[in-house]
Amino acid sequence: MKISTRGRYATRALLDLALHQGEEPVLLKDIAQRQQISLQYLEHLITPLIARGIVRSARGPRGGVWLTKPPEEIRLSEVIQLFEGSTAPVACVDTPELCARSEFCVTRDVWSEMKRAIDNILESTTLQDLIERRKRKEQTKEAMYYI
Amino acid sequence: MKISTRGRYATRALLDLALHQGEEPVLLKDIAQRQQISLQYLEHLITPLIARGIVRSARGPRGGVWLTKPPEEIRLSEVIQLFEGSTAPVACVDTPELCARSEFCVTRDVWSEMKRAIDNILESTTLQDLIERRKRKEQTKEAMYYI
DNA sequence: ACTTTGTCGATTATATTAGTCAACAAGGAG
DNA sequence: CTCCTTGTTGACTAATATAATCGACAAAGT
Repeated sequence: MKISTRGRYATRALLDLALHQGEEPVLLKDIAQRQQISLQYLEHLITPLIARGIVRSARGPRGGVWLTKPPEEIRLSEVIQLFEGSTAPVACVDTPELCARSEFCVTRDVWSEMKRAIDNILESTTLQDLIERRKRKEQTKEAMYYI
Repeated sequence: MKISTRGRYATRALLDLALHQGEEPVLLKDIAQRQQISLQYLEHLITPLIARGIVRSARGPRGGVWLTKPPEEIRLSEVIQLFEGSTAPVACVDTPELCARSEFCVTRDVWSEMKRAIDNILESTTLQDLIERRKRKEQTKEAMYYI
């Protein structure tokens, strides 16, 4: 039941991008450094995000990457789907034909419930939500210095 | 986000065992055949179940396996934990020390939510629940022949 | 031209998982 | 007491997926 490094890194990279967006594009190098992901690995994560239209990029000096839409329109479900494929814990959840038993298989029902629960969370969480939670945590952190 | 074959087969094998329990122990051979799992593979799934005390076994003629407790006391969470380990999608959910960021990491919060949602389902589902769902489906199946 | 920055395909290393083989242990039946 | 049945165990192999790096390339600005 693990989520792959790709999916986790991509999510973190996107959040980092969202947090550091401004007038200028953000350098992959900087994201890589802040998130402690090797630049070369990060490059391979950016490509699908560009293909999917979540991110755009420019080469050369003053190049970099940026989000194509506001963070509140980027759901985690979209990101995870892109890097992990379906969240179904078992293939037969998406493709019942794979197994002759599926119509009356009750374990399959449980795996389906799991998928639904996971998707629910991912669909209802946007990059903007993460940004806000992050800010809230930072305030707590600062407040703690006064104690 | 896949669940391994071990976990799925073990769940199915247990359900099969629960469904075919009677006076006599159930033969691994029979479970293997009904569930279309190779006997040799199933043997390796039974061992942890015995070690965990969910199943008991006897060798020789009239040997076989049986459940040590009633199906309503066997939660899927116990089974999945046994074969898959934690349902945490990322290790830092269980072991925050793994990552210096974890205290203020908001993506980690999402993975934690996922774990909670998954565990919720697995903890609230027992073998007995599966048996009942199964019966209900079989009735539907039979009813459909009359239409 | 030269430097910066992103793009892409190939390759390697490693780990995990699924699955099989083969030798063994214990218990019942004749 | 020997044979057959059934479960037990560990070693091994094969396949697959994943993480990660290398190196050549393309485009854009100065």
